[in-house]
Amino acid sequence: MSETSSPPAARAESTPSFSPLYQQIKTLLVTGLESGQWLPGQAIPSETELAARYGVSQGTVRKAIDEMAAENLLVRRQGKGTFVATHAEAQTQYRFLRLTPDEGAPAMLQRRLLDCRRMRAPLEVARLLALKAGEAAVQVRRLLLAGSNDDLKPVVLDDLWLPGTAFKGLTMERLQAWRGPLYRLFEAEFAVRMIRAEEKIRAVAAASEEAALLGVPEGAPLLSVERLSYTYGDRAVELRRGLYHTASHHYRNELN
Amino acid sequence: MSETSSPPAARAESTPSFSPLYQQIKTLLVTGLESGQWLPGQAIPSETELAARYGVSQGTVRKAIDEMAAENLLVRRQGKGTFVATHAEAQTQYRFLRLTPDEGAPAMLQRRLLDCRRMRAPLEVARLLALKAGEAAVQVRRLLLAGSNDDLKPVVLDDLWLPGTAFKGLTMERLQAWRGPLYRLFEAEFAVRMIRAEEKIRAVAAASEEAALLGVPEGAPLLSVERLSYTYGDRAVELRRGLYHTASHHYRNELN
DNA sequence: ACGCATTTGTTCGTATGTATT
DNA sequence: TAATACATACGAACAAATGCG
Repeated sequence: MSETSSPPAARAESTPSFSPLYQQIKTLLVTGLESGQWLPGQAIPSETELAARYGVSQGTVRKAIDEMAAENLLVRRQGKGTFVATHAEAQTQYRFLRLTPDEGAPAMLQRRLLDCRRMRAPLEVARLLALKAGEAAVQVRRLLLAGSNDDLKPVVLDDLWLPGTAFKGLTMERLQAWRGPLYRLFEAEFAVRMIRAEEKIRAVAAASEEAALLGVPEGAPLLSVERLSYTYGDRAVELRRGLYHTASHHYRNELN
Repeated sequence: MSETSSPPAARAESTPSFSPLYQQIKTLLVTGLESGQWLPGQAIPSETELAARYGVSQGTVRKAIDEMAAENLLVRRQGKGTFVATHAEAQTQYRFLRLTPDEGAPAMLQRRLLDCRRMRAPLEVARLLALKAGEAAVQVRRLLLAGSNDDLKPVVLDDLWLPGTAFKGLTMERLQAWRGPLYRLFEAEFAVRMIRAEEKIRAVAAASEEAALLGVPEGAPLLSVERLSYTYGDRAVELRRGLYHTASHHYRNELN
């Protein structure tokens, strides 16, 4: 029987409230995370307590938590509890950075801040971050460098744009003082947790300024990685454009 | 089925290290797939039947199948059954191809076969595919083109290497005659199903031959995508190197 | 058009195992 | 050792989707 494009059966779809119980529980839990009821790194109530609180069985709560754990919103630890995922842990240091050295183990990268300024969001940025025309944005530019301490070579040039209102206190000084991943700063100081991202990857030729900063000839091929990061509720809260020098590193991806 | 004196499941005691029942069931199912007991597109037995066959509860079988469905080994369809995943479906046409047009919906790509030859596997290929030195390999070269029928432009230049023994009958003629994705051919005619892949992505400058085939200037930046594809049992069975022209397309990735 | 059997999906309840404190 | 929390396993019942007669 071949598949002819038969029209989808007209379902009695009048009630969108036809959602499984565990999905409803999941929604409740997500809004709890969104509202800051449980903070990153903290434990949420036990399955049995949540079951009692919401008047469902423990297995139903379990299924809701299972899905959230699969989405990296929560982390389960047997015998200890279930915790709100955080960027403040070794395993999740660079959760979104797929750059890997061609040889050897992924090593720590050095950060070098180049710029941080407040400005009106450019049109394209405003569109992607769902900002109103002319609204404030913060732009950050920085380098990531690899190698031993006395032989550092730049591998990534990052440009970030963030919504001005949510990142009010973000200044050059604040960034200079910070030792650690940016997402950890955002989470700890600005209550913005990135949970998901989409990337568009291209090969481009290095412009003169970029080439100088990365130490490559003008026109050299670079990997352009445009990332849009989302927080709870699928709200885009960061636009990042990275230029990767892929001579001795590569972008690693796993397909399933 | 409520037998009063049904024999309790003879559990394999003293397994090297403890493994949950559902994991053992999963192993049994995977080996069933690997051995060709159930073929791509076919339905496996129902949960209740598997539960009876293996002497475990239906919920335990369910958990095993859940994990395999999450790994894209199986596909569940409510009311119909659980099916062995296949590349022969519209949804999974280009399951590993992340190339997306910058504007508009992902469109069908045209295939143009350039070459297919048998040869001794080059050293690097032999290493990655776990072949013995000097063993036979098949190399395929082809173009993927996008655009309307009277205005096709090349966007991908693919070079593939396959183990010679597993792909004995793969010839230029055979490929010419085939209309459809390669992975579907491999699955249907050579009983090799790709279930997972790893990619290393770089930006490179187009060499003269590649530039000519893709219709770009020599030295133009291209995306180099080196893919190693695996079948059941984590055996690498395909090495593919793609050069993507990313002027009006990009490589799309989702990070979780 | 209708109902029935089959299969997966959801929900509940209970008991036991394993890890942590 | 004991208490707590997540992990595994079983059993039962009903809902929803599908296909067939």
